[in-house]
Amino acid sequence: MYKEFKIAFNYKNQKDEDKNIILKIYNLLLEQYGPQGWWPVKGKYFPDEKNRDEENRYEIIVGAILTQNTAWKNVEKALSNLREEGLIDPDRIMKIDTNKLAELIRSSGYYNQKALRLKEVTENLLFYIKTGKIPKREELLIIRGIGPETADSILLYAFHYPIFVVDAYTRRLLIRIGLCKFPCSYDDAQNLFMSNLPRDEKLFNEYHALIVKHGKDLCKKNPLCSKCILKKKSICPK
DNA sequence: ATCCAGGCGTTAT
DNA sequence: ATAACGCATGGA
Repeated sequence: MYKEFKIAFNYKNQKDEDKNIILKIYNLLLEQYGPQGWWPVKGKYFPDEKNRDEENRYEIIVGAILTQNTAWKNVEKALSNLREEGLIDPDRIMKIDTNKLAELIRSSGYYNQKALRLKEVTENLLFYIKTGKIPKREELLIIRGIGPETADSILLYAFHYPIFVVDAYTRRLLIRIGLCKFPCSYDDAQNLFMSNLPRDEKLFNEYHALIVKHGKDLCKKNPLCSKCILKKKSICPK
């Protein structure tokens, strides 16, 4: 099942694969939820094929900023407003009045901050957005508005660079399973995945998306453990 | 009404 | 180093 998501694995036999708990969790989540199809770019407004990659890339970066500590549903509304105004375009974002921009992205929360940061990020990444050249992680981290999760999201989803994205769901999951002890720093969590998995962009993409799905549906603050496949397979002790 | 969502930066201990 | 706080909307 889902063979196309497993091609990166290089194990000679099932036994070796079973010893890798990180990989086991991935396969179980994939089995339970199916492929998630991230990043969910909605735009179909490309004037010509040449700009398609650039616009996709930029929409993902904008989404990564807007979704910080905010439900994706609220971000979609904001993105659709930007689309209607033809603002999934770095040059045009730089020109629009910040207050006007803030109003368009209101539904995504923290809209004054995010309008400001959207412009700063866009300005600083203009070259990378346009060329598709991959920025360095450290270079992203010094931009105001980009922390570790957003940096890695941009690298993975906008630039297809194989780095594992960690979020609140990921840490909560690792702590509950007992693979990482509280508070489970960003780097600790990231290392756990990256040292136990082949460095494969498609795998990291799907795995993070599956963890988010799992965190939303079952492994919530108040978890629904009775329905959880990780509990059933005795991977999670809760 | 209260709580939470695909965090981050600043300021206080 | 780590904790607490502000930023803010919309859905459950």
